[in-house]
Amino acid sequence: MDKKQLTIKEIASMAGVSVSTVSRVLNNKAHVNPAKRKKIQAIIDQSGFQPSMIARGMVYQRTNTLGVVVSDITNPYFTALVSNIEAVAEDFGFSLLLFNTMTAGHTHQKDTVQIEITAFRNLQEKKVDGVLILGGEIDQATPDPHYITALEQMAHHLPVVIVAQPVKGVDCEFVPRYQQMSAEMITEHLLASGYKNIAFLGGQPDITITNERLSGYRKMMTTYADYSAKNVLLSDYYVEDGYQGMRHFIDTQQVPEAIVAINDQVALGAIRALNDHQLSCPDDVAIGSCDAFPNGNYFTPRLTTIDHHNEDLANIAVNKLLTATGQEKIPPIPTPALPTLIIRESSGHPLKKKKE
Amino acid sequence: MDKKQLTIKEIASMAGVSVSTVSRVLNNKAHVNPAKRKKIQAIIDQSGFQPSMIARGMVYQRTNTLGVVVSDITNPYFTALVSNIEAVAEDFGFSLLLFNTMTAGHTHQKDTVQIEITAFRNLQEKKVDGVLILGGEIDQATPDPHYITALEQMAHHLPVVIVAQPVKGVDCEFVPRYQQMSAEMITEHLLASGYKNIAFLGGQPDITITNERLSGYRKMMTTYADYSAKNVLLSDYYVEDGYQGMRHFIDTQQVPEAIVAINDQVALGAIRALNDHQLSCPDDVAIGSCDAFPNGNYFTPRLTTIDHHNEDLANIAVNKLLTATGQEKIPPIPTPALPTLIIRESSGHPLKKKKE
DNA sequence: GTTGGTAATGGAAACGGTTCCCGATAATTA
DNA sequence: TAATTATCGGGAACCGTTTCCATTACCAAC
Repeated sequence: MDKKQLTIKEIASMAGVSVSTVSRVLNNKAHVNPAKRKKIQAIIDQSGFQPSMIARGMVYQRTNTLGVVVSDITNPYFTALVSNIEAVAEDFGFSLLLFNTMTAGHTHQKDTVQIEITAFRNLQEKKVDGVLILGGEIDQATPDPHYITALEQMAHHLPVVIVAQPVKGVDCEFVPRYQQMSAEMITEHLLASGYKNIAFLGGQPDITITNERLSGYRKMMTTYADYSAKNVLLSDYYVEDGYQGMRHFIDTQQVPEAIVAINDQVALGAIRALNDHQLSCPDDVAIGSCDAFPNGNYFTPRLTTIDHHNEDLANIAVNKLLTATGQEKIPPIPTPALPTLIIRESSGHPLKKKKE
Repeated sequence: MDKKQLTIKEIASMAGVSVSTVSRVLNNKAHVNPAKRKKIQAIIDQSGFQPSMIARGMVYQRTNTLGVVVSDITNPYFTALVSNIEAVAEDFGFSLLLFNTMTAGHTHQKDTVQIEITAFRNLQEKKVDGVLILGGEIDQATPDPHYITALEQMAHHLPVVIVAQPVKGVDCEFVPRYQQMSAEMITEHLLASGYKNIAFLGGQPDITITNERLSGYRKMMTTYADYSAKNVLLSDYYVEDGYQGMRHFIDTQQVPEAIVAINDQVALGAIRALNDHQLSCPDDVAIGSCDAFPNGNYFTPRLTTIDHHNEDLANIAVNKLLTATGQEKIPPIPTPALPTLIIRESSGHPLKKKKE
C-alpha cells in the first residue's frame, strides 16, 4: 500500500546493466551473457519486479484482456456462461473486463441501452482485444438504432462476438443457439406425453429468444394439436413472472394441462403458484422448460428441461473471438452441440396422461 | 475490425493544431481559444476519436479498474455480490477485472490456491487500482502460507479489501460479516419454534464461514438445548451436499427435528432428499438456512433464511477500496446492516411444535 | 594484418497520451 | 509609444516497456 512498484529502469541500475538487457532477459531473448542473465534474473526474482502490462500494451498494442458485456449476471444462464468463458479465457492467458448492464437492483429498463453503449465506449478506451456480448439490447426483436450504431462502430475497430441470434445488418460474429429447436423439443415431449392443452409462459415480448422459442412452440402446437394465442402468456424471465403468470391462468380459470416455460426460473415460479392453490405439478399441470439451471434437478418436482450445453457455447464464443484477434493457433472451434432434453419429474411420465 | 484507431496526433493534424491543444480540449483545460476549441471538439466528435486509456494510464499511473477475485461466481451468494459491486464500481467510473478461481467445471481443489496466486500476479501486472477478494483460500481456517505471502506482497503495493472474517497477521482491509450472529439467529428461531433436536448441515470443514456459523449454532444449542457433535454434518456448500447429508441422516436413522443448513442451496438439497423418502419439510424436518438466495422464496416449502444484505456489503467493500485508493471524496462508508431473519415456511410455524 | 562474421551491450526511438515550460502574440496600462 | 501582462499554442519531457540500430569486442580465416 505504500512502496511503489519497481520499474525496469531500477532493475537495470541495480544490476548495472542497460534497460535493453533487462528487457532481453525478461523476454528470454538471445544475446545476453549467461552469467549476466542469471544474475539479472536473480535480482528480478528477489525484488519481486513485475513488468507493467500497460506499458507493454503501449508497444504491443494489445492488452490480453477481453471485454464481456452481459445483460444480467444474476440470471443463472448468464452466470454459467460467464463462468465458463472466464475459464476458457484464462486458459489462453486473457483476463475479463466485466460489464453488467442491467443494474443490480433489478431496475429494469433504467435506460439499459445507454448503459450498454457506455460500456462499449469504455471497452474501446481500455483497448481490450475483443468483446463478447451476452444478451441485452441485441436480443430485442428490433434493437435501438443508437445501440446498433454504437455496436457497429465498435465492431469496426475490434473483434466482437455476440452470443445471440444473428441480427441482420450487424457485421459481427454471432454464436447462435438452437432456441427454436429447444422449444420444439420440449413441446414435442409434452405432446408425446399425451398433453394437448399446452400453454407457453414467460419471456419478454419482442425479444428474439422469446420469439424463437415461441415459434418453436407454435410450430409443434399447430402441427400436432391446436395453437391458440390465448395460451401464450409473456412477461419476463424471472421467477416472479412465472408465479404471476400461473396465477393469472388460475384466476381466469384457464389452467392448461401443461406448460412450456421460457426457463427454469419461470417454471419454478409457476410451480409455486400451483402449490399455493392446492394444485400440483405434474399431476394437475405438467411443466417443461428451457435452460437447465443448476438447481433444477433438486426442485420438487425435479424440472424437465433443455440443456443448451453452455460449456460448448463458452468455448465457441471465446475461440471465435480469439481467432478473430489473430491469436496464435487456437484449437479448432468446436461445432455447437444440439440441445438435449432432460426428462425429469415436472413433465409427468411419458405416455401417462394427466389424471382426470 | 480493420480500421485502426485514431490517435491524438492525427486529430491534431486534422485540426491543424498541436497535440497539446487537442489534449487541452479533451480534458477541458483552459488556455484554448473558444472558437478553436469548438472546432476541435467537432472533429473529435465526428471522427469518433477515443483517447487511449492505457496511454493515459501510463502518465496518471492509474487505470480506473478494480480487480475482483471471486472463488466461485456460480454460487448465488457471490453472484449477487459481484453484481452489486459492479454497479457501485461503475457509479464511480471504475471497471472490473474479474477472476474466478474455482474452475467452471466445479473441479474442486484443482490447485485453486495456485490459481488465486496467479490471479494476484495478473492483477498487479495489469496495474489495477485496487483488489477485492471474495471467498477462496482466505476463508480457510488456516490458509496456505504461499497464498498468504502472495497476498501480503500484493497488499504491499496496492489496496486490497477482503470480504471475509479478518485473518490475523494479514494487513488488509476486511469487511466482516456477521456469520456467527446469523447462525445464532436461525438456530434461535428453530429453538423458539419448539424444536430441540436440531442438526447442522453443510459447509466445508475448516472454512472460516463454516466455523463461525457452526459456533453460532453451537452456542445456542449448548445454552438452550443440547449440543452433540453427532448432529453436525459438514461437507460443502452445494445443493448435492445438502442432498447427501440429509440422506445420510435418513439412512442412519438419525433424522433430526430440525436442521440449520449452511446456505439455501444445501437446504434445497436436504428438502429434496426428504421428499425422496416420503418425508416432508417442515412437517417432519424443519429447516432454516442462511444467505437468502433469490429463489428461496419460491421453493416448496419457501425457505426460512437469513438475509445478509449483500447490497450493503458491496457498497462497503467498494467504498473502502476507493477511499484506500485515495479517491476524491466518496460518500461515507455505510455501517454494515445486521443480518435479518426471514421467516417463511420451511421452519414450520413458530411455537407450533412438529407433529409427533 | 586486414577482413568479416557474430555475440554482447547500450542508446534511442516509438507506443499515445499529459503537462510543464517558454516564446509569441494580443491586450492592457503607464 | 513603450512597457507589462494575459492569453494562447507549440515543443519537449515523461510514463514503462520493447525493439531497432550502432558500437565494441572477440575470434577465425584468408
